[in-house]
Amino acid sequence: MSSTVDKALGLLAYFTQTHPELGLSELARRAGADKATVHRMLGALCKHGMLEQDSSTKLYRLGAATLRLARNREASFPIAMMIEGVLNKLTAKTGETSHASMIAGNALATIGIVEGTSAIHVTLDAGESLPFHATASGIACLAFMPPERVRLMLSRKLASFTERTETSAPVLQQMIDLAYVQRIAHSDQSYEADVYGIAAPVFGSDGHACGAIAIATPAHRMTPNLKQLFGTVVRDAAIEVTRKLGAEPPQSYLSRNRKAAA
Amino acid sequence: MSSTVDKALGLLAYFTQTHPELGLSELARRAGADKATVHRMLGALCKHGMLEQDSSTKLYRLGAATLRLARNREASFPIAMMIEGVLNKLTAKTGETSHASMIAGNALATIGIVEGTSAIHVTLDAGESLPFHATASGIACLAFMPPERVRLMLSRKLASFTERTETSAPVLQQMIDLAYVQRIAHSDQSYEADVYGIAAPVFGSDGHACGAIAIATPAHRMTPNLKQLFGTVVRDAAIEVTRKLGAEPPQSYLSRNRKAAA
DNA sequence: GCAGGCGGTTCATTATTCACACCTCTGGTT
DNA sequence: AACCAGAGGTGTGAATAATGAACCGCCTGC
Repeated sequence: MSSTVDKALGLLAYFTQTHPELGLSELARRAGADKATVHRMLGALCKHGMLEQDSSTKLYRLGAATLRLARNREASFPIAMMIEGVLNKLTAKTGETSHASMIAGNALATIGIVEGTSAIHVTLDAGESLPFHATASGIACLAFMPPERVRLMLSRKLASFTERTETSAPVLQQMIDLAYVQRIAHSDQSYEADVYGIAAPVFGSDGHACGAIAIATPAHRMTPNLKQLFGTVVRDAAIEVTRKLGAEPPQSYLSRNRKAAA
Repeated sequence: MSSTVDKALGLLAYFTQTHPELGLSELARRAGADKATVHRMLGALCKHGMLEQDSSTKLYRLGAATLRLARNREASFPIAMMIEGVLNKLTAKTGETSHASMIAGNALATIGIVEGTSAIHVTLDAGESLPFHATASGIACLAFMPPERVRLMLSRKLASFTERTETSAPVLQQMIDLAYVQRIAHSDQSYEADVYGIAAPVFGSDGHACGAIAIATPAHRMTPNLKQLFGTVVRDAAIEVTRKLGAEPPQSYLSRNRKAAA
């Protein structure tokens, strides 16, 4: 069920923007594992530069190898930089924070954020791992992923983040079905309070979702009109990204799109 | 000696710019491990998004989590972007390819490259993991690292990359000592043929080297004058980076520096 | 000086990984 | 068409590596 490698990699998820440095005991506590175990894992992670240890405070933080790997990936499959441009346009159009993420295992990895220009706008954690079931981006992806993967995702224990987080698999399936029809997913404060999300899927060359483009707005600001408008803008941005990746949205997606002109 | 986590992370090193996608069998062959073992490790790596698998070719490549982790690290400890500026200046001054790397476990992680402007200049692999003993950057780091770590490094089996790679620990120790005195390390085609490297250490807040700035030039172009000139320029760039990181080169380094003025 | 936190280590128990075999599928050759 | 070679992936006893409680030395704040 959970290999050692699995647990070790899981440790990396605890290093967030808000907690960039962690100690051995704290990490062990969070991971629910023994100190000795965690210590050995941390040793391995440090050895490969995924983490590094401050020699004075003894705290661990993400290491230089993470930069190397990202550079490496960008060199072979440039995405982040291209995305940046699309997000900039998106934020310019809407004034709201825009945001791109890609499927990374069993979660979404944020790969780009452009902060909104309004005086009040959503601020997102740069390197957070987002849950599928509680975010608009996640639902948008699930709506265009192979059904068996969706079933697998929904069969897990679904964490609750706010009072409004939906954790019932059947209800989520309905939301996914709706997102499939609308080609847009919405989330109303299901991950963070006061944040409303609107997301559209980005497709890979296999015709399935490989990520999502999203707009995050203060929930109180949303109106039906805005939802409609932002939905269209986000959808267009996602289609643009898909094409720039060298892929093409599936017919079932495009045929319903009245603005299909290149 | 080598934990499972260790081996699994080692797999990531095989994904280079020249080989961005690898299959199961090939990875198993390179890692010298069994297919079943590698398959399980790949599964774990995929689960966390460190790798992803092309659904049609079944090949593996670096995943989106690498981007997330790098973003995360940059958000907490911004280095890459600052480095970029310094490297640009360095290349503008010299016309040659400049390059920054950080200690990442038992190797150096490339975190920045700016290609030279000369018609003929060195081109480096973006995300390669560099060996300490065969690169100028590595020697520069070793010269200002805790002696016991140096001993540990040199006690390993040292790979040979070109006919001129030095693999004898005592000789390397001499080169390290020389680099300590000169505050600059040179490498003459010890890692790649026809490439001459000049590197200076970047210091962390603990007073030890945490990385290096380097210039890579075509070997045939080097002259004693250029070596002298480039050495000074690289050293100044490295000191600048050290200070921008909020650290300070140790007295033993600066006191020998005639251009110590801020 | 003592209690409680920390990072780190040790060692017998135990669960995991390992290596080899095998299966299926694809793609090229005869 | 038959065939073979290599691909990715999956089971199974034997061996190895992970585990976790106790423990150590260190530091900070009572």
